[in-house]
Amino acid sequence: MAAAKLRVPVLVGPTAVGKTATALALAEHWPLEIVSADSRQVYRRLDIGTAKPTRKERARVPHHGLDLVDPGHRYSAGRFARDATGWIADIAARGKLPVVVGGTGFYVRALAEGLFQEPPLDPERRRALEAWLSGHDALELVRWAARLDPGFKGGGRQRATRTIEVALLTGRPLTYWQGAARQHGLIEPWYVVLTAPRPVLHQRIAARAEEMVRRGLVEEVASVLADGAPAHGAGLDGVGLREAVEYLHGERSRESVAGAITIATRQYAKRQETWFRHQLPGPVLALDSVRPPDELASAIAGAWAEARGLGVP
RNA sequence: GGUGGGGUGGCCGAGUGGCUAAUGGCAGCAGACUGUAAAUCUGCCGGGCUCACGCUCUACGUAGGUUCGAAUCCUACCCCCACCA
Repeated sequence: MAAAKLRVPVLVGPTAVGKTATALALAEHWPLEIVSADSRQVYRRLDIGTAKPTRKERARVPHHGLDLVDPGHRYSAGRFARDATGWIADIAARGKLPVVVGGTGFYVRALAEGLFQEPPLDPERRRALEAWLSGHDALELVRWAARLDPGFKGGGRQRATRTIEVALLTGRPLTYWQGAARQHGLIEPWYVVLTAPRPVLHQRIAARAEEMVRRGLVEEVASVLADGAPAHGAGLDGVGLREAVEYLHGERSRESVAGAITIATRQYAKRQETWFRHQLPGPVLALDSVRPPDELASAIAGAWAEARGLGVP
């Protein structure tokens, strides 16, 4: 697929803004399949806590990118880019329209713009190194990272760890690889950003948090923990899930769970908005999701037809 | 009714004469972002003018007082909490 990149609608927006509903409404216009770009919905069994589309919704429109790994196992933006590229090619080959839908801006970027060719990192050594690093405090790691990679742009434990790993396991700094082994995007994204006035979004978030708890979020998390998933490992470290874990560990009251989730989700939604505002290359179609989903879908379908007619690259 | 403790910026909570618009935390706002990204990290955060330095106004329950100077000391009053009645 070297020649012409496939132009693909990419629907993004903060959590709870109504992406799923809009995408489903869009399916009334086009024969489409959804490629979910969501770093938490890749986890099996975390259905309530990640606000996964329901069985019915998934039956109506095929979804890709859900239930890929078990809690505790790592997924990644790079893997998503590879996987999604495959799904998209496959969907297109079947004559349907792939539509990327998701709130994980970094995943979308990895797919649309490419990351860099990551040199092989020996899993064994990496695990050992990580175990060793986890015993040091973040400040120290940041200092090491800066020493090992002059281009280290700062950050906390997570980014410092990554920087140190790459430097030690490959012999070259992370920023070297990032500059020298750049990849290119594999699709031509056509961005649609769903927005909502902050008060509206906050209200939806609060309602959804309550709903999650009512539908059994805590029990869902308890069951995953009971099966041995690490409480602070990949998957359970997300908004909503983390709060449930805290309750199950006796670190917060049951009544405080929904409220804590609401706040954390609000903050997450804000970060997402910042990302979409600054990190997404325009031109972008922005729609206020206060409008009903079918109306949004019509607007998107119309703009898409126009964009194609004009032969936008 | 009595005794003791307390009333601080949106909330919690330090501060006990000047260095205090007032430590911290939370919430909020803004920003960063190349394989853990729902993560990780940064800045701002009483109001007004200012890009900024800065200037200015209003603030530590209320009203007075002491002092060159008070959130901090004194007096009265209001309210809250605990215990005793």
